[in-house]
Amino acid sequence: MSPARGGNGNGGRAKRPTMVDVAREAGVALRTVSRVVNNDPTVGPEYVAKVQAAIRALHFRPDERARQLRTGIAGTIGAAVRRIAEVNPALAAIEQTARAAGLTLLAASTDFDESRERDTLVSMCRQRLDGIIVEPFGESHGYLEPELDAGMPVVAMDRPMSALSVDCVMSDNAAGIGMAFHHLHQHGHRRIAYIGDSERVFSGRERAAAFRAALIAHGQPVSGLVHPGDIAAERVAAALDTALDAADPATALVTGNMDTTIAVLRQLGPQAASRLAIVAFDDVPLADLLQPALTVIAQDTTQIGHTAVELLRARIADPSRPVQTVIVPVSLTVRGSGEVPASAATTA
Amino acid sequence: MSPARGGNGNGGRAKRPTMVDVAREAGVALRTVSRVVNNDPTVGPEYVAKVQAAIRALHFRPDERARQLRTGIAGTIGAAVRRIAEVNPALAAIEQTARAAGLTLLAASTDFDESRERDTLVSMCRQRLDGIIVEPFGESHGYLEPELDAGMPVVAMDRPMSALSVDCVMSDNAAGIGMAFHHLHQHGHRRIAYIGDSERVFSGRERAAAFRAALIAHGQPVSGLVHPGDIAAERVAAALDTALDAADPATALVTGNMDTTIAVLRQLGPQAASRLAIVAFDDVPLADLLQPALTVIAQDTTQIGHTAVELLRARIADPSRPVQTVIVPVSLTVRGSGEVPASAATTA
DNA sequence: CTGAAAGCGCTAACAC
DNA sequence: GTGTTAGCGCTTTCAG
Repeated sequence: MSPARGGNGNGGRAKRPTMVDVAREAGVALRTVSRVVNNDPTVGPEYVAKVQAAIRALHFRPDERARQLRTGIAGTIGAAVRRIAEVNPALAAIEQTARAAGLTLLAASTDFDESRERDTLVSMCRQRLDGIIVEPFGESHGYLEPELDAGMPVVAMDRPMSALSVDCVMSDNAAGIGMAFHHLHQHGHRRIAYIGDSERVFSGRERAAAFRAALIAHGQPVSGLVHPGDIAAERVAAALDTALDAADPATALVTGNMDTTIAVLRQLGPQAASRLAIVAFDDVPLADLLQPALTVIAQDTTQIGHTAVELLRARIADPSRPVQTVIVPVSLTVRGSGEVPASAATTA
Repeated sequence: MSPARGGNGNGGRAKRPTMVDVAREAGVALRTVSRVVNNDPTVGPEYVAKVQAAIRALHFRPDERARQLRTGIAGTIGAAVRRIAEVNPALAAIEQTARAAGLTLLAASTDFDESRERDTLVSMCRQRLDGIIVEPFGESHGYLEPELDAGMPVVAMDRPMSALSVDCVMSDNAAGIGMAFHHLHQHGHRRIAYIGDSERVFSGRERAAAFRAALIAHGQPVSGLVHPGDIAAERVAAALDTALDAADPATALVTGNMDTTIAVLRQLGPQAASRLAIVAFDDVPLADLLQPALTVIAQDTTQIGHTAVELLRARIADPSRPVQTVIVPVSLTVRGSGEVPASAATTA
């Protein structure tokens, strides 16, 4: 079409037509244009035609910002997650559910950085989004207090929001860890270790606690078997050594989140299966292609994302409704790594 | 803090303070508040203090929408990619580069759906974003013509934009396929097949063409060895059968994109390495943990994302600059699957 | 069913 | 230095 847009002559941004321009072009009142744009049925068909013709002729596009400023509603919700651009089925579900509800989604990464999280959330508040879904990362969200008081709807995902009473949706961490432990126990393992995320994080805390409880319930000593901590490869490797090099080494392992799982697999190398049985919390991409394929406790991420949006929509609709926490069940996906019998595991 | 936010009594959203309220509270003029909020240095320190006190007292947050409407600049760019919430290092780089430039990123999925792509892009235009980065999916983007004419900056990523002259950044597809072929040829393979994305997609077209060229350059017949098509598992399985069950079966395979690669690996199962050598276009998450680890042609996704933002910023700054296409080099990452010698490959 | 006028919350000319 | 005023592009009372 227009071949040399690069040099369009005027050397700058062309002025965009507004509703006033459309009204003049169509020979109608501004109000009529507004009605046509918003599909108001109370406009005469011939007027509709005239206005639409003018809209097309001028390539008019309504300015969403002005509309939002006037109506006060954004039609957009924010999602502050740890990482966009990473596999995140919950985020995918959020986007899909939001779209189905006619909402635009503004997704941003908090990137495991507390100040980034703060910047992101404050920015979303300044943009007057209709609501925010957040995977909380930091431990102090006091700065959101006035926003909540001002009526900004917020839903926490995966973790509750520190000290703030907001709606929350998360997995049943304790049940998942219990299932993992039980599964390994049923396959004959009596020395089962846990390596997971830091207990400074809520989910890390819940999962480690659940694992300790499982050990105690089965009459096993806790010492040397529970290793929460940061997700750095070195820390995970050290924890693995402790678990496997003990006098009475672990024959099975529960990993507490995806990062830990991947670090463990990298550390164990190709011979993982010959050394111990593994059940991982969180499904991992391509887990079915590993050897052995990875047995996991899978979160119902679709349900989590969907619920997050629905909780948010409910709060937008009724800001005074009681705060609600939804716990989503997890499930065991058997693929091989968790079914290695205790007898097959060799000492290090 | 406030314990029962769920029932805050007024049963609805509290009215937020505006600059007028802050001005009244501080006993200054509206203009002064605006200046303080925008860090204008020409305000007396005592006024600054008074205004900031009022801002804190009222929990005032400026309304970004009004600011945008007035100034005409959004401070936000859009990224319409196939999938947020999937591994996409280019998107991660876009977010990071945008943030470093003080730009907010609005990311949305086009979800392999042409009408969704259109909705997304039109929505971004209506929001008057400062610019848009798009991984084009559909083949007809004529509806963007008026936007471009109106000065909306657009940059295409991974693929050029059908018939529209916009800036573009993409990988050197031909070189990558050439490298893959050459690598396998050097390891003794003389029957090398290609399974890739549909030729309806630009990159699929380029890669298939490059592969045909490589075959011809090495004096091999093209017939039965080049299989572009959709990425469904069945189609890939059929292509694989054709390549491996021929009278003179392929001993090596080049896969054309990540989806094809994963489909092929799933189809081949654990014994992939004993059947043929594989070099994959596009790196795959956990490729290093597969057995054998996957040899890939890796795109410089970080560079692509970074360049996309820089191209966009350059166009925002100077809408009349010449349209530019940047080709980013790819590299070979050797991990094992591509180094299986031809002699080791068995017939099906 | 349509038209004139006010105003969403902010910034940017101007005068003081 | 600070205060007043107009207006970004749209929606929405109110009269006609």
